[in-house]
Parts: sequence; C-alpha cells; structure tokens
Amino acid sequence: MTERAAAVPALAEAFREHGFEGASIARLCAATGLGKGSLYNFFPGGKEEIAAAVLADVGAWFTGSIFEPLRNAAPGDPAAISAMFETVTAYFRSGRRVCLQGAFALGRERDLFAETIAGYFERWIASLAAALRAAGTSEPAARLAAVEVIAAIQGGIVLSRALDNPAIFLQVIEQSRARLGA
Amino acid sequence: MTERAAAVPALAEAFREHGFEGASIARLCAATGLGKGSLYNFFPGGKEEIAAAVLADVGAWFTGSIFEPLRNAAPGDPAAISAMFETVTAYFRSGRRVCLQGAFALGRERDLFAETIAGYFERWIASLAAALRAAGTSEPAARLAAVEVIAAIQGGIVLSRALDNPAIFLQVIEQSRARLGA
DNA sequence: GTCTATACAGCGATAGAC
DNA sequence: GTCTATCGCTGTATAGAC
Repeated sequence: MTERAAAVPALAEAFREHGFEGASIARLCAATGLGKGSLYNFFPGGKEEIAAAVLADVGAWFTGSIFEPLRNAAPGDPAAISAMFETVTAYFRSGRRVCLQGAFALGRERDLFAETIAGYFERWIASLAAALRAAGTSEPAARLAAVEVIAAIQGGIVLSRALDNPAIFLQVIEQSRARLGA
Repeated sequence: MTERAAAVPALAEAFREHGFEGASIARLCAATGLGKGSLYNFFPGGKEEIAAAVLADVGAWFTGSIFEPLRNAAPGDPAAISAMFETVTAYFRSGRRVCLQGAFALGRERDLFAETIAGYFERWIASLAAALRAAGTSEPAARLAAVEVIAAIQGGIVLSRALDNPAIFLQVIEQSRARLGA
C-alpha cells in the first residue's frame, strides 16, 4: 500500500468531521501527520484531488462491503439485506458518523463532485433493488423500496445528529428492516 | 428592527445555498444589498448572530405554517397531515432547497446551534405525533411514525439533491403520505 | 446609520533549501 | 520527498469619516 493510499482514511475522517470547506490543508496535515509538502506531493491537485480520492476510496469500500454482497444475494433469502443494515449501522456509527456523499450533496461541493456523488447513490439503489428482487419483490416496487430505505438511512443520520441521539438512527433502521421483512 | 427583519429571508437563502462557512459576510451583503456597516449595525454579533436570527425566523415560520396546523388537527381527520406534506414539498422546492437545520446538523455548526436545531426537530416530531394521535394512531406508534416521516423528508432532500432529481423527493413524500393514510 | 479603509488571521498553493 | 518560508487572497471584524 502506497503512503498516499494509507493517508486516505484519515483524510476521509477529517472531511466527515469538518466538511469540505472546514477541512483546511492545515487540518488535513494534522489528521495525517504529513507535512504540506508531502500532501501536495501525493495530491498535486490539492484539496479537490484529496476529496476526490477520499470519495473514490469510500465508494470502493461500499462497493466491496455493501453493494456487491447485495448483488450476490441468494434468491428467496433476505440475509444480504439484513447484513446491509448491520454493516451500515456500524459504518455510520448509529448516525454519529456522517455520510460524506450525503453531506456533500447538501452543499456547494455537490457541483464539484456531482457525478461521483450521484454514482454512489445510484449504485446503492441499484444493488439494493437487485437484492429486493432476489428476495421476491417485483421489479418496479424494488427500486421504489430501495430509494425509500436509502433516504431513510440518510435522514436517520441527519435526525440523530440533530437530536444528538443515536437511538433515532437505530429506530429508523429497524423500521426499514421490518418493512422489508429482513 | 423592521429593516433587520426584512433582510432575514435573503440571509436565510444565502445560508441555504452556501452553507454556514461558505456564506461569507461579503456574500451576505450581496444577498441583502446591505453594506458591511449596515449588517454589523443590525447584527453586532456578526455571522453567528445572523445565523441565529435566520434559524429563529425559519423556526417561527415552521411553527406558524406547519407545527400549529398539525396541533390543531381535527380528530379523525388526516387533512392536517396531508397539508403538511404539501406545505413541506412547496417549502423545500421538491428537494431542491436545503433544510437549514438539517444541513447544519451534519456540520461543525451543529455544536454552535445545538439547542435550536434540536428544538426545531423536537417540535416537528411532537406536533406531527399529535396530529397522528388525533387521526387515530396509538400513543407510542405516533411518535415512532413521526420520526420515520421526518427522517424520510430529510433523506429525501439529501437523495434528490445527490441525484439531481426532484422526482426522488416527490416519491419519498408520496410513500410517507400513503403509509400514514393521508 | 452607512460608507470606505484597514487590521489581522487563516486560507490554498508554491518555491526553494536540504 | 519533506521541510519551512512565503505568496496572494479572502475571511471576519473593527475604526473612523461623513
């Protein structure tokens, strides 16, 4: 693993905590332990390239840990969907941890990374819809349900952070899970 | 007092479009047509006082236009809940317009305005739950459903902006509405 | 009360020593 | 490659003229 790749998780966390604008180069250096020289050596494109690398890394993690397992769901078995809820709950720390793509979607940064953000959610929707079809849901209903569940997850993060109460996130997850019979 | 209050809607829109950090004093001046001198005259506390005034104004609008109508819901009649969905859809422009309290909840600004943000969502949850009870939902189920619906609205904004597709917001609204029988 | 000028800190980014 | 120094700019906020 290159040093560049090794720094990405810490960079991601800094963006999650401070947002795109709030994550200054100085803070990114502090978060990684790298000097400005090293950071610009790894990411000549500066902050925008750093954020792009972070989004790509997070997207790859979701693909491997969530989207692909959903696509490989066994017919008639909701286990893959149930696993998604557990993985998502752990990843977002019951709503304490922000979804980078979701947070960026609410700000000006959305325009900078529009395709990346849209692709992330499109892949999530498509793979969850595929798992729902495998579990027995009809074609049009599967995509509608997938959109509803992912919106619930995003809203659960917003609401649990707003109320500073992770139980809200867990409640929303359980409601979605029950709705899907997973 | 009057001129100060008159500037607040434009200030709110600037915060919605640029976020708390991105809404610089210069941009707030441009958005209102006021000079820096006037802005600091109206809001001696600077940006933080401006944002607080904006949050208070938005909160008051929601109280009068959404929370109170929900609380005044006629027993057995879901019309007030139905009206909420329509008002919310218009206010958030089918997800094109960001929820200030929701967006702030995802960033560092949350800590600055924690009580205000929490109060906004608490009042929304409580008044929607009251309307659901009036419409015939049992006590514990009403609050659970209220949380779920408000999370869906917030997530619908995130998702429709991420996919740059207002139809996503409208779909989520319709699903919530159908679920509540409104 | 509103303007312009300005103070001072922090920003992203670059240059040059090593 | 990594450091420090620094550039040019913009940020918030204030001071003082009018």
